Amino acid sequence: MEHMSDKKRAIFKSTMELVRERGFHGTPMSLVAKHAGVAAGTIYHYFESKEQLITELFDYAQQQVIAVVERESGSDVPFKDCFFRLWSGLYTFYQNNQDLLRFFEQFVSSPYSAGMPPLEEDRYYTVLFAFFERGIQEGALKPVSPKILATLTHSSILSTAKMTASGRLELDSGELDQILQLIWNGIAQDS
Amino acid sequence: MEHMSDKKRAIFKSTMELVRERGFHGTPMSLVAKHAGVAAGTIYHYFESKEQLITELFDYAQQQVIAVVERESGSDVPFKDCFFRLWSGLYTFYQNNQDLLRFFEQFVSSPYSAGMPPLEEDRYYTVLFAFFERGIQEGALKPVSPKILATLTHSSILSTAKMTASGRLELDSGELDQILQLIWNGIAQDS
DNA sequence: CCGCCCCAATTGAATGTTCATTCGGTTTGC
DNA sequence: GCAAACCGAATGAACATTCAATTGGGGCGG
Repeated sequence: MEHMSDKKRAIFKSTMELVRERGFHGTPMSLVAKHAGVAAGTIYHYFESKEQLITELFDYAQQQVIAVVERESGSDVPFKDCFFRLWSGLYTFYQNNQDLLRFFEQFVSSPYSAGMPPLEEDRYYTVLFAFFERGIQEGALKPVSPKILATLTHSSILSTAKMTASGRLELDSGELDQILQLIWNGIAQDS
Repeated sequence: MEHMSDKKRAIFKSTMELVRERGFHGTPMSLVAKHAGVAAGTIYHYFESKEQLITELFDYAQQQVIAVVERESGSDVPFKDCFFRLWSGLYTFYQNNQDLLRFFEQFVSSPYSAGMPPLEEDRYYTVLFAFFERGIQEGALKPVSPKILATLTHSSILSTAKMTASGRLELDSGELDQILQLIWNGIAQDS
C-alpha cells in the first residue's frame, strides 16, 4: 500500500470515478483500462479479477477514512471538542472525496460486502469504539453501548454528506452546526 | 398499482429477492424469469426493459414505506408518542422486509437513482416533512429545518435496521429503546 | 562504458461466455 | 375467433479474462 505503482494508483482512481457515475455494472474493465491509460491486460497484472480489484479498492479507501479518524480522535483536547472535530473532519473528508463516498455506499450495499468482517473485527469500527469508550469513561457521554454511539454518529455523518453530495439538499455552515449540535445533545451526558 | 396481475407481482418479488442476495449485476433477467415461474418474454410484456423493471419496483417499494409513515404519523396522540410510533413502525417494517431494505439501499446508491426527484418533490420526504413541521408547530421539537430533522431521523432508522439485518450487530429491545431515546433527546425541545 | 540478457511490465487482439432483448408462434379468456 | 397473455429458442452485443508478442531497464561480465 505504501509504495504503489503509478499504474495501480491510476487504476484505483479510474475505478472509483467510473463506479461513482456508472455503478459496478456499467463499468467494464475495458473502460477502466482506457480511463486509466493502460491496456486491459495490465489490470490483470495487478489484480486477479474484477472482484479483487473492487475489494482491494474498498480496503484502500477504508484506510484513508481510518486515517482521518485517527488524526482527529487522537488529539488531546476535551472530549466534546474532539467529537466535534471528528464529526467535522469526517464530513469534510467525504465532501472532498465524493467518489469515495459514493463508491463506499455502493460497496456496502452490494453483495461484495458479504466478505466484510463482523463489527468487532472491522478496524474502522474498532477505532471508533475506542473513541466512544473514552467519552463514556470521561463522563462526557451517556453510558450507552459504544456500538450504538458509533453507529448513530457514523450514520449521521454519512447521511448528511450524502444529502449534500447528491445535491438533493443544500446546507449552509450554520445548519451543519445545528446538526452536529443535535447529535451531541442526544448522546452527551446531561450536565 | 391497486390491481396487479399475479405474474407482475411475482416478477417484483423475485427481482427484489434476487437483487437482495446477488445485486443488480448478478441478477440476469433469465434468472428473474425462472425464479418467478414465467418465461423471459413475459417480463417484457410487463416492462419495457430491465431498467424500467428496477425503477418501477423502486416506486412500488417506496409506496409501501410511505403507507407505513402515513399510518403511524397520522394518529391523534401527543407528538412525542407519535414520533416513537413512527420510528418503531418504520424500524419494524424494515426488519420484516429485509429484501426491500436491501433493494432500497442498493437502488439509492446506484446510478439508477439519478432519476430521483429533488427532496421537495419526493413524496416520502414530503410526508415526513409535514410530520416534523407539525412537531415544531406544537413546540415539541427544536425549531430546526424539517429537512434536517427528517434526514437525521430517517438515517437513524435505516442504519439501525441495516446493522441488525446484516447480522453485524445484534440489539435487544432495551437497546432499541435507548437508541430511540437518544434521537429524541437530540431533537426535542428542552422542556 | 558497452553490449547482452533476463524478467517484470505492458500491450491489445482474440476467446468464450453471459446476458438483455426479440419475435414467431401458442395458449387462454372472453 | 380475436386479443391479450404467455412462451422460450434464437440473436447479437457486451464483457471478463487470456495470452502470445513487445518493451524497457538494470545488473553484470567484459
